Amino acid sequence: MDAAPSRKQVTHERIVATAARAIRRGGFHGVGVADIMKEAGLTHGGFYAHFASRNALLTEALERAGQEGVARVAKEVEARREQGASAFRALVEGYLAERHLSASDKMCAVAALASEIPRQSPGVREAAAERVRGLIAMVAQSLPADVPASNAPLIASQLVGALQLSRALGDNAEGKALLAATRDVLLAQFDRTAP
Amino acid sequence: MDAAPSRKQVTHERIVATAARAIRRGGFHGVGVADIMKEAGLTHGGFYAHFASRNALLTEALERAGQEGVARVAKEVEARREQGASAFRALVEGYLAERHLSASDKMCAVAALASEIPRQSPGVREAAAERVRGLIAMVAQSLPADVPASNAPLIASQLVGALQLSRALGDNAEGKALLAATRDVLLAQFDRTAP
DNA sequence: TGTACATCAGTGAACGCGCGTTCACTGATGTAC
DNA sequence: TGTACATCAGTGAACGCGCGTTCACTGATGTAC
Repeated sequence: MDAAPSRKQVTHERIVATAARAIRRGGFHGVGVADIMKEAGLTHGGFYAHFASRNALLTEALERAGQEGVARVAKEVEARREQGASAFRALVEGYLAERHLSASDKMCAVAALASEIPRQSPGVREAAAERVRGLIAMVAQSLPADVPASNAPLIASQLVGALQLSRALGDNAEGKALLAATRDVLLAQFDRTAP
Repeated sequence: MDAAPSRKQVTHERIVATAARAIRRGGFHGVGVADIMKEAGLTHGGFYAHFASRNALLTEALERAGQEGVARVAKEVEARREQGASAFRALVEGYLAERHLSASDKMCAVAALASEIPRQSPGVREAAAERVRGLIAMVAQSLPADVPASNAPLIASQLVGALQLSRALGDNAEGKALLAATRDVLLAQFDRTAP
């Protein structure tokens, strides 16, 4: 953790980072121990020197995926703010950007995994709950001044739901249309600034 | 299909109905061929006389789950309408009822499975897309007269997202609070009728 | 109506493969003197 | 600075189990005469 991470820590981090991407791409079930180790440039035998079980990795990976997703959204938001967008518009357009239809492995872990959460172990579920709270808080901070904070859970639900429904329709014209429609209506409802 | 279904058809239906519940409870990966056959009162050997593959069952099961979910929601909506609720209020309160936090195997297939859809086979994905369209249409039909139909995708997203975020938090006070908060805000936004 | 045979739905054992987990070993890194 | 030894990270083979799939067989249902 400190200035000089050991070689083992470096490897550990690489495995977790790989898994954080893998679970968003393939879901909790779509990811095998051997696959991840291979993708991290290792053999699967060493896995249990780093994690007590596959499930322990999943827990760490979800926490990591949550952090990465937040960082990524924050980056998209910032880019839009620099171009003069309001905080709220930047969040909505950043979160519901068209390219996120397919790039789920780099984006919000909640949207990528939501319906699988209730079936996971307590450790994973707690990490997921924390991520949901974080998402709602993020929305609350971005709301226009004239919108009460009580709207944050609803809007967070909408962001996650819209991304999921669009992905369910597919990375095609229909999915893109749904994404654009929800984005536009949401902005029209809460944002008075120019696009 | 006709007046006199054969014995095999009856069994087939029973397997599909069992699987339709099982996938909403355990996800696409949480359900094994042997489990379902056992739950349907059969042995797993007979499975391939009914389905070409596990995936073929999943496709049929998702279609069935979609129909059942719609029927179930419609039933809840009707009960509320009979008590004088507006169509929109009945839909929102019916869909986001507290007891749906845990009873996912009887409710909306989209909410139960959304984040797994993009990883499924084309057959399953098409069935899922049809279900998403149906959900949006259902919302559109229930909107108050003064709300434009263009709001339907947004509201459908919100319903699905709110149920998923609440379930991710868990069937506890926190999950229930999120569900209630989103429900109330959504009604306050679009429904002018008395509760 | 009854008997003989064909068809059919479902059984249960078995196969093969993938995956989580274990473990003896190896090569590299670091420490003691 | 160099050598000898201990520690440690990662390797690769193997095990055991679960699960999708196959198949020979059985008991029941239906049909022909």
